[in-house]
Amino acid sequence: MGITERKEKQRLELRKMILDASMKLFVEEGFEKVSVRKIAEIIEYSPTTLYLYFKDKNEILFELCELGFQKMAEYNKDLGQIKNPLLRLHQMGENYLRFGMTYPEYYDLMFIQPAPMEVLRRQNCSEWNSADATINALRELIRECMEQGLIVKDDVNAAAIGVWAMVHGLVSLSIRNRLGKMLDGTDGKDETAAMEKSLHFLLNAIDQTIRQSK
Amino acid sequence: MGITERKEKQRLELRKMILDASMKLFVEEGFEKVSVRKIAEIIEYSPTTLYLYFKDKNEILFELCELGFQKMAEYNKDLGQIKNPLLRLHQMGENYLRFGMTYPEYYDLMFIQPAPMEVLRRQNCSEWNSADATINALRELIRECMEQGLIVKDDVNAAAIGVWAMVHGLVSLSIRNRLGKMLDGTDGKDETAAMEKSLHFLLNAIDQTIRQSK
DNA sequence: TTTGTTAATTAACACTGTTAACTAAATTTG
DNA sequence: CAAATTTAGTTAACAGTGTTAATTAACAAA
Repeated sequence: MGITERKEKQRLELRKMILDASMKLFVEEGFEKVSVRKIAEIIEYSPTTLYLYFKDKNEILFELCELGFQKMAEYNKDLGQIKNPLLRLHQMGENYLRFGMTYPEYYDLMFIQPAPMEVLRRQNCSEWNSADATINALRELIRECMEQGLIVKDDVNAAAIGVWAMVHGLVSLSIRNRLGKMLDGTDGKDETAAMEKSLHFLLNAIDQTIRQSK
Repeated sequence: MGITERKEKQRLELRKMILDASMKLFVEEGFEKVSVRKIAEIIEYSPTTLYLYFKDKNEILFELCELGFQKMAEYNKDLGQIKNPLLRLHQMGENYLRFGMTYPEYYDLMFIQPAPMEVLRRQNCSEWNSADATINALRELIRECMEQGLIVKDDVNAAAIGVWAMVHGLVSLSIRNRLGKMLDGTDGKDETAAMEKSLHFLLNAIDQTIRQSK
């Protein structure tokens, strides 16, 4: 009896339609313009239908967020080819900045908006694969750098949080327009370049190899 | 003819009432709960009256934001007593973290929410005294540190942005609940302590005196 | 006292997320 | 096959949101 299967398939199809419509709105009009009614209009269903497929709007945004993490993972796809962990850390940082500046809306959802966390909080609570994977990658990289004596040896977790906070700080200040005034003196146009400068200043600071060579 | 003066006084009085009511809502119920109608209810005026005193809601939020900067300045009041610029930098960083964690709502408005920037953008545009003062203080402190050879000499602006981004990253990740998972291993309770650890890890990294002594 | 100005209000618009009640179709059961 | 039941989707409504235009009430100037 493949009838329940077919129903399940249809169900997943509509679910996907909702997410596709949400993403379309999201990338074309921005986070703020995504509304239940507009999504419904695109897929030509009643607004309340969405609530048969998602508990609330947050759950839809959460799924978009997951897509964001996928996109981000793509940025780091070729990272394994860089053998030197320290160079890899630099590249990872640059990738992070570039991802954030290229997809500010996704970045917003992933690391700034409260919505996705609301979903997590009431679910099985404390596991978020896509996000955890990203952070763990950084943590392990930091550990590797420390073990090889490439950066200052210290608490791995504290260092990882610090480095993450730094790049997140750069991106979030920039996409929330707090960095413009700061860069009036320099060029004022290419914020990303200025951000990379700050990134490398701080990464060079934890660089143990530079430290020794001086 | 003191009648126009009296009118002006009354005008400022009601303006202050609006701001006071806004702040009351803001600190007691949080940013998201601040609405034009709720403010109006508190001061017992019609919601539309607010539009005779402020162009829109953003302008009210902007004023609250200014209050936030005042509050933050208080945190750094006694900073001048610390003679060593490097120690001062450490203290300034700690103050920043503590302010953000103590007044997350204010911090949100000052450095995360788009609202205040909307106001600035259409005004005379590019000057924001309260914010500029805060950042300039950091920049000058960094310059002082570099001149005295206490931290790695490099582009002052890039370094200032980097340090700011770092502390902002810590606070904004924390108040947007992105740091919880990261700290499951450690204690999970006192986030501020973990953040200070990361702060000092990175500040020690740019510390030229440690560098030399090793 | 009449005119003109200004402060404040009411009513309305165009939205938002979300729930309860209802209809119509599809599926299972007798 | 017809009746009962489950399911999918809709309509109507609630309780909000920011904001504007039209209108009233109060006050100062002529």
